[in-house]
Amino acid sequence: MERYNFKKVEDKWQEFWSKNNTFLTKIDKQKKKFYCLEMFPYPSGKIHMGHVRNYTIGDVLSRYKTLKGFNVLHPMGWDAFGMPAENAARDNNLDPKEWTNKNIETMKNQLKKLGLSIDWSREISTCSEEYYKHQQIFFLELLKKKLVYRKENYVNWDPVDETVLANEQVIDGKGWRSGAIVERKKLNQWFFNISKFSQDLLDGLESLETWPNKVKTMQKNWIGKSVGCEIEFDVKGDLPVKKIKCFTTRPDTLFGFSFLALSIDHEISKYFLDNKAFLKFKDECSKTGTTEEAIAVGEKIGFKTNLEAINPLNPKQKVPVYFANFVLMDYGFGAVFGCPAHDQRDFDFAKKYNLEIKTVVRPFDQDETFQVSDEAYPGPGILINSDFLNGFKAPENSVLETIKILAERNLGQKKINYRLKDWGVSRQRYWGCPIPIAYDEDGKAHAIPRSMLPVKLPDNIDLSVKGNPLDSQKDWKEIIIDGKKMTRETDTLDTFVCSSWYYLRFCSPDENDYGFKKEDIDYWMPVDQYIGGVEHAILHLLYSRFFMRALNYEDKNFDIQEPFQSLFTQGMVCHETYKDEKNNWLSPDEVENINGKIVERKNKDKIVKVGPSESMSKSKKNVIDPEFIVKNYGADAVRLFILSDSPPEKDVQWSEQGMTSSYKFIQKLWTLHKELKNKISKEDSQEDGEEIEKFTNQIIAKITSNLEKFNYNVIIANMYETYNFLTNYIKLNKNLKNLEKNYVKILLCFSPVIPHFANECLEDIGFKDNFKWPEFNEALLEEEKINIVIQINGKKRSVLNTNKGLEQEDLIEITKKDKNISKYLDNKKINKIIFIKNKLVNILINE
RNA sequence: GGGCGAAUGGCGGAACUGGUAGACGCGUUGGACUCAAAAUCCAAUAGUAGCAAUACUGUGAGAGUUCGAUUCUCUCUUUGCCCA
Repeated sequence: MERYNFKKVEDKWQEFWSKNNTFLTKIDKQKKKFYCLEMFPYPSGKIHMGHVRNYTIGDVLSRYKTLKGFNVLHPMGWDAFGMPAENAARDNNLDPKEWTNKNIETMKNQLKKLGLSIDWSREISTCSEEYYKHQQIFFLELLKKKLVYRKENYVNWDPVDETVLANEQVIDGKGWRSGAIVERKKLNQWFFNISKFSQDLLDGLESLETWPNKVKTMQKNWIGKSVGCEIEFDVKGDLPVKKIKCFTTRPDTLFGFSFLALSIDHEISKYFLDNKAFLKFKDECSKTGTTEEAIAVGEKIGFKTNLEAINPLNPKQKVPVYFANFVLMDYGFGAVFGCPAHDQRDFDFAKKYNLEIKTVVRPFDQDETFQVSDEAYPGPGILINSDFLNGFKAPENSVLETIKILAERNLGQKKINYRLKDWGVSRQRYWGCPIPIAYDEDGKAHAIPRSMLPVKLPDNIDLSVKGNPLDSQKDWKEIIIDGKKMTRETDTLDTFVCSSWYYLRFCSPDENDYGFKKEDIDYWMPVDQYIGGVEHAILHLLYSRFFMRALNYEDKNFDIQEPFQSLFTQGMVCHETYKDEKNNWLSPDEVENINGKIVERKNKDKIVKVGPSESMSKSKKNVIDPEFIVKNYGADAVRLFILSDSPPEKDVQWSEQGMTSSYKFIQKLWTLHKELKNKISKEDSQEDGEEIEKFTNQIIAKITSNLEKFNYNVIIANMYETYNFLTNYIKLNKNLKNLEKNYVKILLCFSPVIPHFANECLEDIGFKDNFKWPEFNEALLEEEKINIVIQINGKKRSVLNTNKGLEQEDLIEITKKDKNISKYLDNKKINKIIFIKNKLVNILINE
């Protein structure tokens, strides 16, 4: 028997699809559209198993929807700007563009080998001028709409490399490359005014019914709406400052007020700029990181001013005013009132500077003598020691009551605050989209005129310089606009900007004058199914949602506002980790399993320490190279395995055995196919083929419903079930009527998962195209003979195989004759019978 | 510390709307083929007792609702992710 030659078959079909432009998509208003999008990859060099999983899931869906008769858009592109290219280029003395394009070529070939149904004519790459020129136009449009602005902001500064670091490049407060202690530094940067849309982005979540709740919650928390109060404190002291404005979510704890803390960037700091002690303190503050976590963990320090703030609810009380490192200018007004008893940061601060700690909330299970001692009590309870506020339930009643009182007395007012900050998009990097701005001699920013766009990235750049390489490109930097000498903006845009609108570009990849065409957007958008990793649950998705709103702001570019109708987040691909005796990581091909013992392949006496299964990563060496796997087992087998072992939204364990068994399964299917083909030619119309009709109908129903619900692992089980059925069926039956007709349907059901194999088999029995997803007959799903569960006192005692539709009396008759049941019923009184038609009988008796 | 999820055989995992727990795969065991091995095929496989029919136990722990709970409610334990 000829073995299944996956190499030959897969090459053949990939070539067929490519030659026939099978996956080319055009607008067709007669058909319903389906836009299936997977998060596009960063061209790091090679695809990894995570890509294989992500794109297999999307491909199964696309192929299914196509068979269902939808006009499917399934594009692919490259998130091609970003730091790795710049680093790799610098380390190996290469050009980032060449490095990136080479990687794209490699990865594209690898993806093609997976047999993905992608319309490659729509391929885009964010680092191409064709793409980023539109982005520059968007930037200027947003600038015009005042959704882009420039302001000073803190960055993580590496003083050795003289460069700005992203948060993830700061490890334990040190630069990832230089190891230098990272400082806070102020730079002028461009911002997108995403916070303007806070409420809208929050409201929009409601309409995203098919997004995972987890993701919606994460976005909700990230936006962080809080209802609080704006309070103006009267201030006394030797400075011309009369009032300081604060935002607080807990105005009800005002009677526990013991200090007022300001950000070092608060406007009052201008009076201290010649105060040496203050400058030293400011310097000290710059050593704490900028993240919320760094601030929470770091030591709280303060600088005392001579000012005193007056408690608006208790004018006799005066408290000191400090500058403090844990107050951020971004939050509220850069000023908070300190209530040490009920906020841990305030508590730490008060302990350090010996400030009063007055308890004003008691937990429900404590009495009025309750005192905060070792740590703050931020929880709910009853207000105490708070004069006219005593007895209110905190926080739900007390907060609103306090706001009401403050408002009546004109001391404060209700205010809604969002945690979401504006999106800083400036990156001090070469390999990104240039910001189309130039500065005149006074430092005033000007948009580069449309006629001078795009601003192209200069080639042949020296990446070995410290800081931003664009900064040292004099001939590029200097520019004349309307006869005036200007200097270009040398920062480039955050790569998240590129990925915030790529889904729009896929709709109009060839449109030259603008980023997209309204007609295309109106037809294709929104994305019907977006698939990707949960790690992008917050930023990428939020930025994309913002970008749609920003493009639509003031002018109406399209009628929708949410880009991704439905979202699916797939789990990671994991593998066991291995370490040798010196705790060095070992890769899976460096170890061997000998009779259950894991040893080093090179030195079989050495036992390998097996660690937990973790997401595949180069640093832990637990990666499996998809290219190698595809070469050895074929794309269909890999697709089958990557879907088989776990539900797609959960992590999956890579296993060699699992992979092999998927490979074997395809071989077995091929053997079965040859036998079936043989039988089909001898089909005997005299026989009846009811059994196979029924089975096929059931399995189509199962696979269809599992496809709709993303239960892809169960589909694989359904495929095995089908195999088992067919094997037995042809072994036991000579009844071969209807065999071909049903086998074709079965192959079509298999085709989204193992497309090369299915097409080969279909062709082999004479079917080449015009495929449609097989329908199933709802009526045929109903069995005439069914199993009815018989319970005695709720315990299963027997199962009766009977005709459908029997009523209670008939069933009881049959039941009483059943040996298993009758022994329970002898001499017992039946108290009650629970009867559910076609399902179960539960007889309740006295024990 | 807060938010959200998860927990089912030796393992990965099925189970419609509360109604036969363990589909399907892996592994293991036994058998066939073979000089032998691999591959392949067949059979068994939650635990306990039993030759068997069957009985009892069993979906992280404990309670509750119900004729009936893997499924619903509460408390707890462990664990994962996100935010801090």
